[in-house]
Amino acid sequence: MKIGQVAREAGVTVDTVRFYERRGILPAAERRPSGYRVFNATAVERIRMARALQELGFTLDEVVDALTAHDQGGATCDSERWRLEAVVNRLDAKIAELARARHAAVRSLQDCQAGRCRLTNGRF
Amino acid sequence: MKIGQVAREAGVTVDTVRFYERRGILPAAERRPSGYRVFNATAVERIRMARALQELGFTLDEVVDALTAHDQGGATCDSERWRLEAVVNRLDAKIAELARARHAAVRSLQDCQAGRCRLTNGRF
DNA sequence: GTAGAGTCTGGACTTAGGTCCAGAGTCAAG
DNA sequence: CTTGACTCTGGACCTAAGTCCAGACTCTAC
Repeated sequence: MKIGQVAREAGVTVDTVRFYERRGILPAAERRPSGYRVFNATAVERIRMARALQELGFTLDEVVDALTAHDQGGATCDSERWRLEAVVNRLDAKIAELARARHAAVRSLQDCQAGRCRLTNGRF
Repeated sequence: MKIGQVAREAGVTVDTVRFYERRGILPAAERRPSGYRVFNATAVERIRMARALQELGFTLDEVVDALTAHDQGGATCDSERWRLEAVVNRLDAKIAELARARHAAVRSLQDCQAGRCRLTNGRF
């Protein structure tokens, strides 16, 4: 299996596959004598896992950690819970931050609708 | 007033003041013969406005637009409402995206607590 | 054997909003 | 008049997760 097919099956670009290899998400691929990378189906599976974790909010570094722990049999339910909790906490913090901004923006918008725009009236 | 004092009064770094000048948030400052920038209190005020808008979720480009419109007297309540609505919509989209990730992560966490970790059990 | 598609490498580029640096010059207090 | 704090410029660097590129090479089907 060449890189193009892996990319198609995993739903990413060939650039991303090479990038994942460099970042340690995929092991360094075997090579043909020509230098072409050779993959098997587990590579596709691994990319899909990585994408799934990223969609949960994992950073690439966290994905690497999680997959490495998994590979080495060191991924217990406990350690996985830890990782997930860290991600949820980060998401909560970011959501709270955006929600604060949103509330402030909506307040300004209400002022605006009441004819008391902040910027227009120089009230800063 | 030199740049350091402006920065202190506005609560930013001198680097940021220079950056804001380059980005068009501040007009190009007057200069002493030595090349030192000369500011007056309106520069501090302008930086404070910019920071306030950024805290509402405005990008720097949007801050520039808003301040420019304000300068030219083209900032009506209508145009300000428009800008604010765009910001709120963007915040909503981003919050929704993070909330989706959060829900998925929490679901995984619940599986974990029920002893059915996804990654640990290779279910991807 | 040739055309066209695929792959290789290394490095530059992207977004956003700054931050940091060196090396040179300037200002103000004592 | 010296000293220490300040300012100047231009450009490099930061994060994150890729994306894009040129120029060279390889593979496959016909």
